[in-house]
Amino acid sequence: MLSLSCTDPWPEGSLGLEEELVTAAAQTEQRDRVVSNNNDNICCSVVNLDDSLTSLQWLQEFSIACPDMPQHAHQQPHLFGRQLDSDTAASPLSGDPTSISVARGKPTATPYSRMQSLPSIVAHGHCLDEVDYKTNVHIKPPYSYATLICMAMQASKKTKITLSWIYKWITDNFCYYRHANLTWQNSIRHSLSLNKCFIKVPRQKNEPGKGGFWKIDPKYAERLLSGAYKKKQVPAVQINPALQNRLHIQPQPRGPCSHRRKMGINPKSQRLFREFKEATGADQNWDTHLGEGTMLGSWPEVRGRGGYKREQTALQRCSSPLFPLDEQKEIGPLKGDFDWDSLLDSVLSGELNLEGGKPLRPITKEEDLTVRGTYITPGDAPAGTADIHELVETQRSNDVSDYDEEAFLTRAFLESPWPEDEEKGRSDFLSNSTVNLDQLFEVGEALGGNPSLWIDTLL
DNA sequence: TTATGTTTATATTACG
DNA sequence: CGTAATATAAACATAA
Repeated sequence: MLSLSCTDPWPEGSLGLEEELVTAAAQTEQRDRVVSNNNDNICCSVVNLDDSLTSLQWLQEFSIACPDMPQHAHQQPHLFGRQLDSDTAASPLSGDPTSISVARGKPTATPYSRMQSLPSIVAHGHCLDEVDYKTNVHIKPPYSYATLICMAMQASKKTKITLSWIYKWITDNFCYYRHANLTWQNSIRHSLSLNKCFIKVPRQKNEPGKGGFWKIDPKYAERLLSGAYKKKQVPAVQINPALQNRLHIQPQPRGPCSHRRKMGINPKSQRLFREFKEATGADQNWDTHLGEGTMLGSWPEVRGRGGYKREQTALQRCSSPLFPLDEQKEIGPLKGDFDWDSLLDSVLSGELNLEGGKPLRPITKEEDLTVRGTYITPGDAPAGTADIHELVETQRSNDVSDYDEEAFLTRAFLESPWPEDEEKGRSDFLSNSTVNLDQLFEVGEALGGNPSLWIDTLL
């Protein structure tokens, strides 16, 4: 059966910054723009906290992006603002165990710590967690720019890095940004300047190179200790505009009505989920890792500013986690024999192993759930399957038929890894298929939100 | 000229 | 509705 590990090291092996930069410069036009600076000195200083103006939510979110980091920074305060003695900038590519969490070698949101505290719904959500942001060109990583900067800094193993290094790290680790237009770099610069978490360290007069260095204000880590910060919000699904034409996807306008068409969670589902959480006491054991990696995979979190971001993250977990990379290549997107229901069943039944060989635990009798008055009886074979089905039925019985299966489908379509050497083939397939998301939605709505019917109809 | 950095403006989304 | 956080765009300045 399928088995996915979230702890695999980066397969590319370790690359020094210089090597990385040379390689990167040869790979993409955008990387050609990256200016290397291999002589960045290391320094570390502590600055006073100023909590005005700018957000620090990314700090807490960073713990999501980097599950290896502690939930409570006070337990390992060195993780922020620590003095690092490595002269070799480390990215996740270098397999640094303290850097970004990886799944099959890519940065993903892979928190699993509390999975067992929640039943099959958790498993369902969890399995959808791992979007291969390293190779997926289409889906914008669910990390704020500040988070990305922070990740780059963390990965660099230095206390100060250059802007170009940040560019480099992001493009190396998030394929989306290799293909996106360069406005994101403007946003990065904007974030660095505006966000008080980032401190500019001027270059020494005798130091060659352009621009200064940037470091994290360690004082903001202290804010993290207090748990004062919530998660950020990002748009639900952001498809790489540079590739939308190839996908025959209408760009999502950033206008007053753009939110209406997003593949997010509709208010009904949000309300249902809120009630579900209340019914199950899911909040009692809540933490950011759980929220990112498990329950929210299929059930939208709606509390806090993180809700929106979590929606996106959740919805980015649809297809790629379900198959090893090689299988994904074989299967390809939306092949005719793709069986969504069986796939879902596999996940729900615990056959799909997602946690380093640790199979998903089926629901036990002791974990019966009552949701909106519907008693869910777990434990029947196939374990867990009936539970989620019943819950879904419960939803539908409560007029939530527009549950976010549409997002499930659409994202599954979009999220399969898209290595650059495969782009042509996939692009051709997509061009021939001419799958229009709006059309998909229309069909899906007409079919009452049943993904199997959607697929059957489309194929 | 280009990369870098600052600032302003606007839009979106969610929370209280 | 006000506020906060974030994203995006753009104008502008500065340094290499």
